[in-house]
Amino acid sequence: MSEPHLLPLLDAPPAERRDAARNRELLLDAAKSLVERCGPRSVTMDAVAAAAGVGKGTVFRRFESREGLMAAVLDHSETDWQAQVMSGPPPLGPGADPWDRLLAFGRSRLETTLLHAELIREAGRAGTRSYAAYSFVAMHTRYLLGELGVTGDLPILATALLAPLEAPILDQQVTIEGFPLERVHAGWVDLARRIVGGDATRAPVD
Amino acid sequence: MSEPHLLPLLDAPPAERRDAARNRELLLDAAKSLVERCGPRSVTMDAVAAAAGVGKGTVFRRFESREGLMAAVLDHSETDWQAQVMSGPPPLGPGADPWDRLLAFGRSRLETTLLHAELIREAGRAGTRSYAAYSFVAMHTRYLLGELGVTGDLPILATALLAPLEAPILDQQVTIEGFPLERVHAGWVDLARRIVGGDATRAPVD
DNA sequence: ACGGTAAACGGACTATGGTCCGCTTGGTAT
DNA sequence: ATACCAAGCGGACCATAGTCCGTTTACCGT
Repeated sequence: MSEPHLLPLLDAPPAERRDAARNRELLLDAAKSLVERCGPRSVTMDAVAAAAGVGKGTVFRRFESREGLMAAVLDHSETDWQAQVMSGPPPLGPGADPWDRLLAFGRSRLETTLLHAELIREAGRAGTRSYAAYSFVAMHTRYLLGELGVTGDLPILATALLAPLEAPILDQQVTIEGFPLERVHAGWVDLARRIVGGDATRAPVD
Repeated sequence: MSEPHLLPLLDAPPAERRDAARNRELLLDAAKSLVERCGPRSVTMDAVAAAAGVGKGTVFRRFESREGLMAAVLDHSETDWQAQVMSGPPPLGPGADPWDRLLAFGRSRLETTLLHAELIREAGRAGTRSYAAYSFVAMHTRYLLGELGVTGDLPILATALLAPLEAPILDQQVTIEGFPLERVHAGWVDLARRIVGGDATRAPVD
């Protein structure tokens, strides 16, 4: 009649065996290291497995697919960015007024996305959209728009404001069409102004 | 001292041999047929080659890669859409006022993108951005914004207006987040209104 | 400690995209 | 008509993502 006496209080994920967790860590480290050493494009699953000292099957069991692995690496390196937004110094972090925070947010997002462009591409669908970071970004944008008094369908408006900062669109503008970064950034600020509405852009700064 | 006496007036692409052109046609037909019969996801290059009755190497020589082939199929089915915009009946085609044309354009684009979603995905980078149709879409949008008297950096603003209609963003909203189509569409119209500016949205309809 | 079981493991195996190279052929000049 | 040759061709070959299954191992209950 006794029951398992440890953690499975929330039972959905039946917890991960210790060796499994260790291998996940080894693999993530190996992948990160290989990615920054050779670029995401040329990292193969066999190489990651070998570098981590595990079998290939293990890589796929832990991360589903190559895209999944890349998404995991990506997620990892976005985590501290999230921390900066949540609790770092203004204007990106809390403390500044919403308009300034929005501007800092857009700028930072632009740079981060370009920095990780290749990795995002390699992560495919998982990288662009469903990687855990996205919901955070969307949520924060909705919040800021709300603070700025924007009315309307905020989830949709937030998506519209974020869309031009997504990797493929940015890639098109910067790499293919060759627009200078500053021009793209200025365009985004203009978009934000139009979405937020003329009045809200003049927050009482002084 | 004699010179080639036929077409190479514009010499950049030295023209395509007749058998090459025939094979391109055979391959494109085979690919189109397989795509609509089995879905783009499960079409393999070997299958296309076999169906067209040519060797595999030929497929790659004509279309570079799988993505290239998919992009070609996509392009093909977008061509008549372009014709509708250029010379079809209003409000999508010429004749209606720019605001109504913009609305019709957005709506039509939304539907077309969703219709071809899988194909666009399979076409990868080529499908989302560099496939020939994109520059047409961007150009038309710039034109309409200009007609509506929008001022600012039109190429960038056009990109911003089109971005939420791109396949990955749409996919996210409709498939993953589960927003109803009409809500996404309404959101886009709202975005267009904000970008164009309040005054221009009230075109003298009656 | 011991034994049972479900999870995890590894690496051989398969499927498929993409390359290579020796052979063939359409087009052109003579 | 003939000769020449660049372009085109086919299919064997390679690299890599992803699957499968017999074996090993961490964890739990006794």
